[in-house]
Amino acid sequence: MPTSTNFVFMGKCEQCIVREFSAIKALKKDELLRIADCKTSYSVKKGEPIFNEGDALNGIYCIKDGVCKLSKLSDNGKDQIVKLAKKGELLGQRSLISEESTNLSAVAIEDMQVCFIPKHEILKFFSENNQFSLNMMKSVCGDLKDADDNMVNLAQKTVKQRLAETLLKLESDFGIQEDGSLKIQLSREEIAGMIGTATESCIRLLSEFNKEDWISLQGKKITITNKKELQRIV
Amino acid sequence: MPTSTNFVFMGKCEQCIVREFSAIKALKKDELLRIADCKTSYSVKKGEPIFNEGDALNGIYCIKDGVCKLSKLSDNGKDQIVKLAKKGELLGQRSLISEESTNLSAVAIEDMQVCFIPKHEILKFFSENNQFSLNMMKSVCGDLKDADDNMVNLAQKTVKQRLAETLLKLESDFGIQEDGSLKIQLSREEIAGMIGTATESCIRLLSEFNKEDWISLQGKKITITNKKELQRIV
DNA sequence: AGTAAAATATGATATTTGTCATACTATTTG
DNA sequence: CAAATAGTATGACAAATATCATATTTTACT
Repeated sequence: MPTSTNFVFMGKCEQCIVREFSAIKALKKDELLRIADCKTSYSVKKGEPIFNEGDALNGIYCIKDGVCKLSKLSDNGKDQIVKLAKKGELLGQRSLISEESTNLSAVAIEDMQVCFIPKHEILKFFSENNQFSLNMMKSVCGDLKDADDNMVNLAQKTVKQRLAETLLKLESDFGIQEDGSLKIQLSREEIAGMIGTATESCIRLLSEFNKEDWISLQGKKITITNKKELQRIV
Repeated sequence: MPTSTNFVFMGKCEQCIVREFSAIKALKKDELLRIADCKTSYSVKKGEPIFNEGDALNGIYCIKDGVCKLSKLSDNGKDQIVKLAKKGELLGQRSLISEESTNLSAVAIEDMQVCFIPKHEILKFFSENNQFSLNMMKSVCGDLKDADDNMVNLAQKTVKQRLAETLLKLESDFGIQEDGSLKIQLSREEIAGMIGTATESCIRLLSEFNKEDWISLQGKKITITNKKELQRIV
């Protein structure tokens, strides 16, 4: 959980740019005012955790800016990244609804701005605003569909295919910079954690893709230079 | 979708034995009567599909009896089993909430009795019965947690560990027969589809477990004879 | 019951992937 | 700025797993 020293002031939820991006879009003016009243805003630096596997959350986090990884530590000591969450998404929904501790850790991949909304307020919205409940359900269902797809990929595709697919997905989900490189920058270890392989294998395949001229590498920057070939091998 | 020839008569939902097992337990007497009025009941034989990947469902299925596999066909032609659903569980919730075609196929593993409840009725319950919505959310969240766990297992554990874990889970989820063997009987191909491996590899490891005296095999019957060792290697 | 078809079993081998060792490069820190 | 540290890269090898071939056993079928 972010420390109190990270506390920052943020404006009213009514004017928040990410208001439209999540279940929150169903909330009326007065409901938004109530959130603004009870929320806490934090600034989270790259690499810092928002919460850890096993934490009892007592509310949800709304990402105002930045990206984080949701991961789970495996018995073999490796961190499996289950999802990347960005601006506008909510964290901790599953945990709140299931009334359980969270099964995932959330760690910032870029500097972030997040707002914490206490559980009791969300539960009130559940009982008074039906569209809010429906939106929240849809969001969890979307996660479930993604998880099912990921399961099939992990079980049935090669590491090479999964890497190609992940690179394409990173481009479509997070976009590219002016120079054409992926906007989101992950360490090799993190990419390996997404596709479920050893870091060395991941590095090796990136080098291979580079030699094939499907991508180009310069430090952490990755540029997709032959999207068609990547799509072909998936 | 079950054919009309499979139609069978079933009693009132009020007296249904699985009423208490799902989100439906939140429904009041009059709501149950409404379901009973609009539901359709089917008998599904082992091996028959309830629905197929890509179908637009237009409602959900409630399993009165039997077990089915929820699976997704991979590009390599193999069927990845995402979940086994049994008596009392609902099928098609995600699809209904997301307003999308289903991403999974459902095929009976044992003879089944299922009831189809049309979408419009469920949507009415969403808007009038808050506990029903909450229950449904919890159920989807449970699936999401399982899917996340499965992802980590597929990505980070060996086939041997996954097989051991799956056997233990089959015993705890579905129980054993009088002779001690697993109550649920799956083909080797289906077990391979659950753990995400080639059928031959699955057979080979089962033989190995058998030689180690951790399990005993007689036809499709599998008996766990050394639970501790299986737990140890997981 | 007898045959065809499907499922299970096992060996041989190829491929993929992980592990360990080591070098190189970039980044942080005092 | 230099030293230390973390991240990246690559080779050599080992282990895990898939694939293909081929028996054997079980099940389904008129």
